[in-house]
Amino acid sequence: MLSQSEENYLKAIFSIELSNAKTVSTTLIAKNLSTKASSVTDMIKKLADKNLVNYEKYKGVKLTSEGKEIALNIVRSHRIWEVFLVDKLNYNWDEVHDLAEQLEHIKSTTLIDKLDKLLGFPKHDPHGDPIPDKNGKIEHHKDIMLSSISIGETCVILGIKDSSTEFLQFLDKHTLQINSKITILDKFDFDNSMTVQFTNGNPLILSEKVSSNIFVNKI
Amino acid sequence: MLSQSEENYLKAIFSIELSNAKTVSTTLIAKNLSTKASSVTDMIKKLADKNLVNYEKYKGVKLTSEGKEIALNIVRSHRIWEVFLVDKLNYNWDEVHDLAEQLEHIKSTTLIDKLDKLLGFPKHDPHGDPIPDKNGKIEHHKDIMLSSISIGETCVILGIKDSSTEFLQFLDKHTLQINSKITILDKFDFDNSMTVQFTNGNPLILSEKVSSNIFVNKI
DNA sequence: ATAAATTTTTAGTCTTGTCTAAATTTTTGA
DNA sequence: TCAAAAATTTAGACAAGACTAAAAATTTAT
Repeated sequence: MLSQSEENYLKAIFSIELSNAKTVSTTLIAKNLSTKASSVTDMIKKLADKNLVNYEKYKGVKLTSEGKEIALNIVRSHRIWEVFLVDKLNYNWDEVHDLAEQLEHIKSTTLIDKLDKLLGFPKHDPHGDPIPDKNGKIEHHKDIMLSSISIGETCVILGIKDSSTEFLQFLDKHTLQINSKITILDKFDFDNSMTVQFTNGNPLILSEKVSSNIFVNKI
Repeated sequence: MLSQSEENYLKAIFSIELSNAKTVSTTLIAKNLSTKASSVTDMIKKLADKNLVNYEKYKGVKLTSEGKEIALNIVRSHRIWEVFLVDKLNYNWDEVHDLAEQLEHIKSTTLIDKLDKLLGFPKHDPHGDPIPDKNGKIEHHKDIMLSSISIGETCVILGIKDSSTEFLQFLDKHTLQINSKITILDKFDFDNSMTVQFTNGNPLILSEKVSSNIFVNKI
């Protein structure tokens, strides 16, 4: 049975691997977990002993298939809990991260599948991130950002890259949600901002920082 | 913010206080938590420093009002989670204890009240134990045991004293549930067993061990 | 009432996960 | 290429929570 701390390390390594960093270094892991590189080194040795990561001194770290499976299960747990909190308990999408961060570590072989069923087998969490299935299969974003859409085109919001509370609240303020339909009215080379029109609203000016953090699908 | 361990100690002390033991000794706490008396002494000092218990060396321990409030909140959390697991996730009542034992420690100021609402503000957990309200008010069992009911009388199961998996499974096997109506057909002085009749079933012989672990209300 | 038994506390150790500071290795750039 | 900078690891320390063994206090029983 893994400790919460060990699980958090696996999750961090997993997310760094996904972000296409060349190597998963102790520094990157330390940054991700707000801890120190020396602490990371210690923990990595333990995970390597348990065959959850491959580790060679000074060369960074890589999840073994076993480690990846565990990481995917934690991600699945986290995202299913987030759906529960939003759909069943009426939390706002900007309030659920920290709670899910705790709930994801609850140990049970049946709980998550039962929750999954209760929720109707959701495919995405409230931020649009895909939920791995029982076997760890996970759909990958096509990585089209709103910032790359051309004037005149229309698209639909699939998800967001930066799930910080601040960004989520910004989106809320302007009633931008998953599945919102957006048409690009204009783009400005000056600051790479864009004017967009979305359902039942006034035109909105979005900065590059915003538009490059929103995943979309052209329609 | 209290650790899980600290919370478990408060819960254990609370439950011993309720069981009308004269004094809450380190040995009793150790037994309750499957740990050693010396570990209990250490922890009690910490809780006393935090003003959650009153402690005098060799004299046992007593929850302060602050400690009691926290203990009641944990009990509330535990029992509400149990209702959730049974009502929403279709767990059996003999499967939920260990999971609730984990879930009760999730830290949130809003979660339990939202769950409570989702569940329709239940008054009892799946074993018939009363759920404290937001203010820590808790209904107390009237402590009438099935074993004290006389021949010919009818009563209804309110709850059970011993919530061990074994006992719950025994009750399940014989379809004895909360709210089951029971009529006492006969009692035997020899071993204090009784024959009972309950809804849609054959007469059943219950040992004293069983009948003295079932809370009932006469009707 | 007092010796024996029991309970409780203390002292010292261990494990987990963290940290700082120092040492070592790798990378960078002149 | 090789010295400086950056990254990584090692060594030693600490806090939390637990344990064992021994000491001290309390309770029990003669």
